[in-house]
Amino acid sequence: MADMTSTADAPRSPGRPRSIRADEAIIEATLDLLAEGSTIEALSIEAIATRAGVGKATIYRRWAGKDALLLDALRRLKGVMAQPAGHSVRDDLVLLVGAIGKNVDPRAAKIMPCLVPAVNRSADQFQLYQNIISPRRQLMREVLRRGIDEGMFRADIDVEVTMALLTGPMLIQRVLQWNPDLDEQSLPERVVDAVLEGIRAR
Amino acid sequence: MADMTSTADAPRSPGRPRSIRADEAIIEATLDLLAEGSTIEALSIEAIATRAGVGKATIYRRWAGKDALLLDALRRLKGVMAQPAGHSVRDDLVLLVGAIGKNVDPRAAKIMPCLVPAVNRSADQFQLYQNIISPRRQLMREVLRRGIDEGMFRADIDVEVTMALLTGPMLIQRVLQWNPDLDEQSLPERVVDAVLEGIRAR
DNA sequence: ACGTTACGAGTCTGACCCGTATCGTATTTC
DNA sequence: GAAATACGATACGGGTCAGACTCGTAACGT
Repeated sequence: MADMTSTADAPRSPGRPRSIRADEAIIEATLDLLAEGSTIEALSIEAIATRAGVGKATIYRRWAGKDALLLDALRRLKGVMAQPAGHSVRDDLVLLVGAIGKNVDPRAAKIMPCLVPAVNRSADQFQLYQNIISPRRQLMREVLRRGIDEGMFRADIDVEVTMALLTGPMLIQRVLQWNPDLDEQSLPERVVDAVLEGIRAR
Repeated sequence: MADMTSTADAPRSPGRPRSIRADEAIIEATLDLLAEGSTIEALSIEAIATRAGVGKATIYRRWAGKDALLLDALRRLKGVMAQPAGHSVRDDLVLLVGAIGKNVDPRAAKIMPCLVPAVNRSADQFQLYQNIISPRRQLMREVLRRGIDEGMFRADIDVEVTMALLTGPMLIQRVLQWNPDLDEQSLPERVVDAVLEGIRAR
């Protein structure tokens, strides 16, 4: 599904071609409505069509249903990954940690919490979620390994637990607003340094 | 609302008293349906009434609507807080961290993800959420302060950031299944020790 | 006994939505 | 120009649900 605009050796079917503007408008309307606070299942095809200035049939001509449309819309949302500079391991970690839950599209921040229930309900959506975050995890894993190789980190640390340690605080703060009094702006740096140094008196 | 069973100097109104069993059945049915995978807005009063073996009017007689009912039901769910023993600071932390996202009611684990979107949408629900977690945060705060007083932790650590460090990894793992390969059972201990020691080579 | 209130079950109206079909119109290829 | 396909708009049948209401019945006080 959603293999539209397969530009490969177009046999140029007759008739009026599909409007690219309609495609865009539908996706944008979907993301806008989600970002405005609609939950996934409160989101209706009719509302999307109205918002996009499009007939319902135009949507059903492109997608099989709400799920397929959402899948496409969210794919379009995920944005670009942060690219660590590679000079200082600590600075790279701060960059990666700061990028957690921060997408180029400002609507992403509003939409992410809505996906949490869906992720735990359907195996498909869980897989989609894992596909999005696992390359980011891989990136952080490589930076941590580099830190070990450079002798900055102890060789016996558990890399996976360390990643959870770096990621968890940012996620609960950005997605759940876990502690409203915590300053989000300086958090990445403070998290990284705390994980680096530990809290035990020496 | 929901000030039922105000046992204070009961003027004993005439007529048949409200059935306590109906109260229980309605709350239980609500929690059961949520735990079985129904999302909050897919949850209908009709379904709750049927499941509870109760007429719809019996529900509307007690609550103004779905929101009020949900608020009561979730309050009933929150369960008891873990009580640290107070001997070893490290063991207390492991206990508290292990208790994160782990309620006495097994339904809680299934229900929690569903609340994430709601929490960020309504100020009321956000307040309810904060009311539930803030005493637990306070408990952890006190243990950390005790660790500082005992000289186990450095005096200059940021207690709030440290709490986020301890809480975040458990929450993203238990609620989001952030990394399916991470062993959840041993995680509390490993998180606490990692935060204690840090990862920097010494 | 009698009034009062709650009970489970059911009905009814008005929303809202899905997914399909059908308008008349617009845009493309042959 | 003709055939084909898309377009926005709208109507349709089928479905779910909220809330208010109505039954006959059950449980309580006086």
